[in-house]
Amino acid sequence: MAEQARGLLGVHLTGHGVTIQLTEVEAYAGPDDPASHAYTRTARSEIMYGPPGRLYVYRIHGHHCANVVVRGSGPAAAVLLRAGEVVDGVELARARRGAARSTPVPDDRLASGPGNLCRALGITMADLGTDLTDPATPVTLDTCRRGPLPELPVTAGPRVGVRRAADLSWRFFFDGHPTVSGYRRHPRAGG
DNA sequence: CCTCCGATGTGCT
DNA sequence: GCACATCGGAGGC
Repeated sequence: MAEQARGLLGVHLTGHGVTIQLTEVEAYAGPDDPASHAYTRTARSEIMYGPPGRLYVYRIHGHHCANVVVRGSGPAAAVLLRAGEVVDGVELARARRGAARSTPVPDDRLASGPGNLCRALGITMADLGTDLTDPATPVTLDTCRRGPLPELPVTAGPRVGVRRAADLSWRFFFDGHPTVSGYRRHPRAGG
């Protein structure tokens, strides 16, 4: 499912009136990936065992994170949407990110990091289960209409902040792109 | 019911 | 680089 993740780079994602071009994603396998929520099959992770193309939203540390359920080599694979460049609705994105903040957020940082991405796109738990292939929904993935790709190499590296399986290079991003969030290793990362 | 802790973000040293 | 805010999921009792 690394290939599914790579394939999302450069794709346009629209959320509640804001469109971004994805610049950074992370692949998560299913029950065999200890870093995935699908590692334990519960009510929360159940959506990843369903059909691909749906939105999996979860909360962590008071933030939202968004994933696309994909068809991987095994069941329950998903791709975490980590960063993107705003290509439409920048005013709305600024307003969402600027709320409850003293200094304005630079445009490059509006959708940088999974929590910030969701905030800029207005994605909340209410969007859980959205069919991203349906243009009528407030959150859509434009796999056909991908904009011009950044002239930057696609690089793979370890996933950010995961404790388990911390050395798998399943994070993909346009190397050097200003929207890409920095790498941080989990303090107690094992293998 | 209670405890632990994380696929985070921000600010400060 | 480090601390900490913050809150629901998951599992133990």
